[in-house]
Amino acid sequence: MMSATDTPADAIVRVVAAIPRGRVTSYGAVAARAGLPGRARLVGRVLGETEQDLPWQRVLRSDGRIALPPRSAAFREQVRRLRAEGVTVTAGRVDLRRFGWGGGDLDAALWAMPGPRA
DNA sequence: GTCGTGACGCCTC
DNA sequence: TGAGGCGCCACGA
Repeated sequence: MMSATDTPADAIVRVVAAIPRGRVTSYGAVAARAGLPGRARLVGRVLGETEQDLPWQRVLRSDGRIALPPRSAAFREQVRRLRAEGVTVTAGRVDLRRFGWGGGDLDAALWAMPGPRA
């Protein structure tokens, strides 16, 4: 997907921009989809640097928790945005089994599973 | 060239 | 569930 001219950051931006509204995914998943397996930290760095209109609030840690200090302004902003698009945020965390982006292998598997409260 | 740091992730206790 | 440890890569001092 990544042509020779663009940087890993460009690939990351494309992946994040492609996350559907009302869905969330993890840094690791974004990195993998961008062709950068294991570069989760790079994703975080890119999100913090870029000035573009990205749905960065849809990117969470692998356990579904927001990767920002609970008391930071950015944290509150992320929670506000997620709730605005229908994502339930409880104690700074999101249930990936319910809102995870079906693109990832694990996400898809969990999504297809007959949940306890399906 | 090395060290410290970070919007991460997986494993183990 | 939470905390600690180690690995990973990019960057600035």
